[in-house]
Amino acid sequence: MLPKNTKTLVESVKEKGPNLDIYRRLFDSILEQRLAPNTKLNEQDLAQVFGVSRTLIRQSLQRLAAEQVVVMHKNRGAYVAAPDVVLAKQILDARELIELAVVELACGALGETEIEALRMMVALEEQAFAHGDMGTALRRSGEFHVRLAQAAGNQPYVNMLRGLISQTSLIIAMYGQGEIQCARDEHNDLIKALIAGDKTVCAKLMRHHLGHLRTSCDFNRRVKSGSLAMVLS
Amino acid sequence: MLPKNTKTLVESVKEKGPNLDIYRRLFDSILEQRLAPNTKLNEQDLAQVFGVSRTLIRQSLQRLAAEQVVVMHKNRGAYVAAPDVVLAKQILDARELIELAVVELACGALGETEIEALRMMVALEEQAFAHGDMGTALRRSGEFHVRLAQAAGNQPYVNMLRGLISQTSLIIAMYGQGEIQCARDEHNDLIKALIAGDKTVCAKLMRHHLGHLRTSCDFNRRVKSGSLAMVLS
DNA sequence: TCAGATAAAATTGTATACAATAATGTTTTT
DNA sequence: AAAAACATTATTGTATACAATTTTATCTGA
Repeated sequence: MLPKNTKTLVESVKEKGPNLDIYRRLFDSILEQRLAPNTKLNEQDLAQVFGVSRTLIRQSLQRLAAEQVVVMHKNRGAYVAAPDVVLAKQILDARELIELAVVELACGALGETEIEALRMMVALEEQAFAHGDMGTALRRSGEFHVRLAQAAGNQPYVNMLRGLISQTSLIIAMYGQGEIQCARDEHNDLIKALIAGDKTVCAKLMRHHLGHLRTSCDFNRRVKSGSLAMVLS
Repeated sequence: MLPKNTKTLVESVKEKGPNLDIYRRLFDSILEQRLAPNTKLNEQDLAQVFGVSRTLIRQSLQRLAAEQVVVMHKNRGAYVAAPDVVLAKQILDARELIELAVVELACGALGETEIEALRMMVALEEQAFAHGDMGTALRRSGEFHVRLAQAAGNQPYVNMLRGLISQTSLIIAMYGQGEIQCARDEHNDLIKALIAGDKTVCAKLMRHHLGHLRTSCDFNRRVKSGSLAMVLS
């Protein structure tokens, strides 16, 4: 028997307001880990949930597939991506490369507006955490990093990082162990350092921050929910 | 009157064999500069050219849009992307970041198979150049870099670089001046250095190589064909 | 009972039809 | 003749219909 997820596909996706567009809701559902890796994304079901035709569902799935958040098997449908150990490490390496470049650019170069926006992101993240909504907290943690890349002012960095962060959520879902959220104060520390403007310190903080991510993963552990689905299918 | 391209949409896309899939043929057409920046990509026309329904055309256009090779304006259709000066510089910066990481990984770590593949790519590029087919030469030059990233063994690097290289083709189409192809021997030099295994030398060569790209562009020059189309529309 | 073959159902892939919006052309008015 | 208003056409956005493929269920024969 294939492992089933704690929530049904419908439950996982429906919990948000109806006004966000379909891509975004699917994207967020995955980032918030309401849709586990390897979950099959049935087009008809999703169409019914969102109250639209399969056309729009397919568009969203294809976009998610382009971002490596979803994988599409020809004639066999779309599944939430499930990066293996090798890929997971490559993703974290790539993230470090981009994020170090981001802090290099942003260090000492943040305007008041950007600083305020970053602080707001942290506040929202902590709020979600306080409410026990770990999924939202995780997603907002990612959004902080994206916001930082935007502040750095290099659009390709933003685009690339967005994809890498999405995949990081999948990695955490698959290999994550302890509470990643213990590292949430590090975002505030990072902001302080960026304002102070010492590039060496900023780089060190970012490396340290991402290092926590790595150490919070157990790549030896057999992948959890849904992994068999892929092996058996 | 809007500027028109030297070739019609049909001519630009039809010149290749019929067996490649639609996305690939559009992608290559843009990379080979048969489709200039700002060219409108009419869905019905493309559907007729490729002998398929608009459904498949739209899929390809949306994928290209996700890669920033095409931009889609709501209710107004798809256009070949035309990065402005600011974005162009950001793209080249991002490329340097990724490609330096790639050579760092690949330096001294290339297997015989990969070396042979890289040499083959250079040979194909030179062949196209010798035949005066600059479009194909330019595309293959890009493929060399992608191949190198593959050899480095980090999949996210490959994905990110693929997008950046595509956009580089657009940048060259818009701002390119002299013969970029004079730098084609540098690919062979790079291979030699990668085999030799000196990371400092490899990094310097790559920086130099990408530097040529920058200097071959005149970012002050008013953007050429098709730029008015965007301003006026 | 179980393996294999066959039939039914479900799912994805593609084309077509219709709706909504934008672009174009024509008429009307001043 | 110029500008505005309207009608027409073309183009994109979405839903539906059909085809191809896979998955599941049923049947058959050792």
